[in-house]
Amino acid sequence: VGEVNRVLARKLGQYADFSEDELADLAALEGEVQEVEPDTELIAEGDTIARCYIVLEGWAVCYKRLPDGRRQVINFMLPGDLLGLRSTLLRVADHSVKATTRLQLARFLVDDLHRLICDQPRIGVAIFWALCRDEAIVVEHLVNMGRRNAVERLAHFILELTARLRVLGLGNQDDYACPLRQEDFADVLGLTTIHINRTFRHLRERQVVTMYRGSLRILDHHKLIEIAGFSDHFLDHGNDGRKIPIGNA
Amino acid sequence: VGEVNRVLARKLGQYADFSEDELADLAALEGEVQEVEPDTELIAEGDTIARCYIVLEGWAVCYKRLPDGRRQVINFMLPGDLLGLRSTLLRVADHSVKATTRLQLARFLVDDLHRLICDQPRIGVAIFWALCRDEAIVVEHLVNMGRRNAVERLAHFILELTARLRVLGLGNQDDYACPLRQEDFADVLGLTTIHINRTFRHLRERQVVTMYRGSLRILDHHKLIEIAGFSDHFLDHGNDGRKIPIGNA
DNA sequence: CGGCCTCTTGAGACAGTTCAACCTATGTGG
DNA sequence: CCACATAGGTTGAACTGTCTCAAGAGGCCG
Repeated sequence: VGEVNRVLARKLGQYADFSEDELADLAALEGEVQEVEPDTELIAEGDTIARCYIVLEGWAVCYKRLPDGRRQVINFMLPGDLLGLRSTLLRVADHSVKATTRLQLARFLVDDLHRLICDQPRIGVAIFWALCRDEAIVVEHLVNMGRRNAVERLAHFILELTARLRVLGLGNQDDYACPLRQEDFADVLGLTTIHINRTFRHLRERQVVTMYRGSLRILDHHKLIEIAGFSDHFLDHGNDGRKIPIGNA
Repeated sequence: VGEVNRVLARKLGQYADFSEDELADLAALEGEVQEVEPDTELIAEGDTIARCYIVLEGWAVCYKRLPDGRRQVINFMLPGDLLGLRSTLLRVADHSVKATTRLQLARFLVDDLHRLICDQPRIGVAIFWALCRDEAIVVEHLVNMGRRNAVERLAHFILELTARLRVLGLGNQDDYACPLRQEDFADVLGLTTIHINRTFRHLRERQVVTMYRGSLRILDHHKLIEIAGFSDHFLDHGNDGRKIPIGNA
């Protein structure tokens, strides 16, 4: 359980430094740790939601489905990411969430979270920030799909994943485990599985990226960035430890 | 200036009921009202932002640009919508905002906003909610672009706009002023201007929608919904006035 | 062994783009 | 009051990126 608060404190601590008092209240937010199998549905679109989660370990997908079964992935969630926060505020989930890998997560009651925010508004603002950071990623996906072609999209998405994982200390820059199938890439990039396959081949033939048996290897980081027109700006990682004094603290 | 607080209170009041005390503090958040000409840039991607806005009247666009000039519109902002909130939290703007029409808006200092949130956390949660509502719209745009064809996209977007305007009491169900050019439709839907033109023709020829000289007319609401596969679910309007008690209030 | 899931490849079809031209309204200066 | 410029909308024809359909290959598990 100490684990939970370490992850949460680390996440929110990226935004601001908190007082002993605030950290104590954060620690008092008892999250119930649970582990789920791959493919377990955590949140289903349309559900009325009373709890949200923080990912401790593993990957999850956040997606929507059209009536005819087409799927659009909104984002993949990694350790430290919050799940279902938006849905709890909107009361009814506007998207589904499913475990991609075996998943370890902590569950919170929304009421407890609201109480924490009301007692320690500066923590509330930090949660706010985390939400904004997620939204920035979604917005970047929007640009990706609206205005980039298949190769640019895939390159950009790979670089986004790489940057996010690196910050978490998972895998090094250019070779890491990635549990996504080609279908997952297709559904996040708005393409077909078949075309993702060809696009990966394109990048492989040009000696830029290979993806083989769950392991993604970046052969030419520089060329990849050039193809994607990538800047890690939107991930809000590069603030060199500068933090913001919130409110009157 | 009373205008400002009426708009803000109305917006946030959709989420929860507030006490006299809270409303007083909300009213104390003095926003500086200003009016800008069409095409004025309010926020530029990359700027460090210290203020955010609420739209009182008019339309604004929120967009990103690729290095080569391609533009992707994230969303159009209508009266009551908050501008730049995400950017202030991320410190540096991840998108630009421009006035589409002549625009009347109120400007707030982030610091004042943070103070309000810290003093009245329940208002903070309501602002939170407003942000989530915006994000839900962006997510819906994502699905739109990733998994729908041109006709479906346009139909869906028109219905989204219609629903948002109706809630604001602007224009009735099926005939209203819309200041967007075909280029704007193209950039929000990830298509070319030319193809938007053809798609409008498609809808016109089937007697579903016409768009002539800034006025959008829905001829067949039912067919439009059918084409789009539309549900207004994601706009979080349909909660029948049910509100949520936040925290320990 | 057989069944299933994911990846891979090819060939043809189609949705959306590109380029190039023209039209119509609105506004401006002489 | 006309000549001209500009901005947005409209249309056609050729092109291309992505999809669809169909088939096969490799790994994993019961």
